[in-house]
Amino acid sequence: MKVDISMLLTLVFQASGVSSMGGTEMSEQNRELATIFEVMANVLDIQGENYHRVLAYRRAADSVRALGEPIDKIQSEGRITQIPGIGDILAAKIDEYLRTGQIAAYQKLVNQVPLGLLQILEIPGMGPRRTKLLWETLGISSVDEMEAAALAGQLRQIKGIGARTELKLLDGLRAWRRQRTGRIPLGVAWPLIQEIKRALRDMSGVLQAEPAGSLRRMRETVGDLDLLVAAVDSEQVMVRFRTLPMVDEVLLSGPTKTSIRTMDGIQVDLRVLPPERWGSGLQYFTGSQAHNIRVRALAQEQGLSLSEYGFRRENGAEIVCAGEEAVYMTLGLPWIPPELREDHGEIEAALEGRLPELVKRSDLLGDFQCHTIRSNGDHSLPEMVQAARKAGLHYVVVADHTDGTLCGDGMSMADLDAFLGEVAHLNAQLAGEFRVIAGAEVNIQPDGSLGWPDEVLARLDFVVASVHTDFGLPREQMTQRVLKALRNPYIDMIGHPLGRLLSRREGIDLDMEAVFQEAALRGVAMEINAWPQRLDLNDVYVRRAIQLGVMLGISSDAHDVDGFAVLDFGIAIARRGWSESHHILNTLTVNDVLLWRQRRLTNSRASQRAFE
DNA sequence: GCCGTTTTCGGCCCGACTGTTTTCAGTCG
Repeated sequence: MKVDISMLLTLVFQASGVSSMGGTEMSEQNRELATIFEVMANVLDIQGENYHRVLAYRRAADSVRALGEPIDKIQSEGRITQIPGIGDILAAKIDEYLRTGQIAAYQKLVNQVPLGLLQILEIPGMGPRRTKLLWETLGISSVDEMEAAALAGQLRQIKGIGARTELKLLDGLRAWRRQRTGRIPLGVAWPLIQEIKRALRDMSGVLQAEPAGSLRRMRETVGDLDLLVAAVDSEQVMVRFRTLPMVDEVLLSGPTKTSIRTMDGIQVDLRVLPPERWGSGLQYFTGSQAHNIRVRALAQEQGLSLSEYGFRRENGAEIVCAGEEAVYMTLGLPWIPPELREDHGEIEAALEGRLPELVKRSDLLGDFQCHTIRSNGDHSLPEMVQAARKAGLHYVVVADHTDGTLCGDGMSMADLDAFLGEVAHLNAQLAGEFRVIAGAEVNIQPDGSLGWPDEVLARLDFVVASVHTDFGLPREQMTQRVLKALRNPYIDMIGHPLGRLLSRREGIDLDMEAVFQEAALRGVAMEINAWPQRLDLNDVYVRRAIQLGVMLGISSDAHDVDGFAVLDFGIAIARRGWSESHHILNTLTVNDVLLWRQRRLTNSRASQRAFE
């Protein structure tokens, strides 16, 4: 039987929430290939294959998923084996995939086990051993069959599973069904962990409390929440944690670790560390797993073993790390920012002393997109300006939707005089302290033309162009649409270029490589929209944009006075994409931003004249 | 299956928690 890859992708995405995890991928081929390797890893795991071989496939999947450029482009340039974790054998499989659209070894593997086992493997409490046992001894090959067997008390026939485990697996199965819709967006996870952190931090004897795991690395979505606490009396902290008001169920609880599930079905893991070992614990639990494996290998090269409790020499002597810096310093490395810890080149960069100086929130002087009651915002222009000042900004682009964008009523061209007058009036009042930039967010029509004519756009000081309709255009047409908008000299930035809404809407189908090249050529910025449901561009594209010399701008897309707080998430995505301050347009002063724009306008007029 | 300035073979991170165990396997992160 030939397994239809798209069907399998659907199955696996549903099972793992992968589609909302990585967001829009660099290309359909990258995504499909990553999933193929992931599936191969899981099948091999179930079959009891050598674990390191399994890991090799997982690592390859992760590498391909994180690529900043289309895999066929890398292939055509002969750089496949330069991808971390891709050796000769996997390179041949990639080649086979790109030539024929399939991989024989993959077909063979998926024919060896029922695909339902891949879903069973996703259930909390089920690993490869048990999945295999269920299949071999009870013939269970789907989640539904497993549930029926558990309800009938048949799972306990299996060696190593008793009545308690059977109940736990049933719980896990139900949690899996609830959660299969996807992972938790950063915008949900972050406030929740802060709330829990505050509740524990207040306790006497608690010295530190910080998020760890993918949350500290600021991934756009997280599977569960990790919180780390340094305290002398761990039991006291565990008791408080288990009895927090949002706790629905305690999953497990020991002296160093407790896991709970909240009323919303979110799992939160708390670990308590002795204060003197805070650094090694924080480093360890921040991950990622791939990063830690590399760090541990470095330790081993130096005759050290590293765990969450610190280093141990071969003679048993300990090196205890109270701070995270000490962990990296022991290995001869500078401290690596959590956002980079994905084993996507940060270890090599650290070894060679070329870690990026990542952009910080305090570097941001302005914001390129906020909305007022002129379109679909909740507050007036003066109120939004006041809020932007309170957020520590020095300038803000007020970029209401233009009419006809389906986002509220929109600002009409007839409103423009009144808008420009209000901006001028505010700027006169604020002279020297703050600058309001008169802008607009104009729609990119399906044919690539813009919602307003050029002579109207020319009256504005900053124009964001975004796709708000006709999200389903085919790739070629969608790409031409955005490219045409990019060639309009009055466009300063493409807003939320992927057009996705996390776990609600897939991104538009766009040849981002072509778009970036055009943006770099024209000197148009690409937006990092910080709104938590967007985070658009995402980290992978940010890194690629930087490689191609594209200027980036971070926007809050604030629709109310509280909306500027999300700039933190925009900064997080920029940092995950290895952005330094000079890659980010709004680290410039307002005058330099206007100069940047003026230069592009002058250049485009000059080239226009040359063309004529 | 990957990888290499101790290398082309033999390593590949490591500990907590649980449940079912009479000493440990499986899962998890």
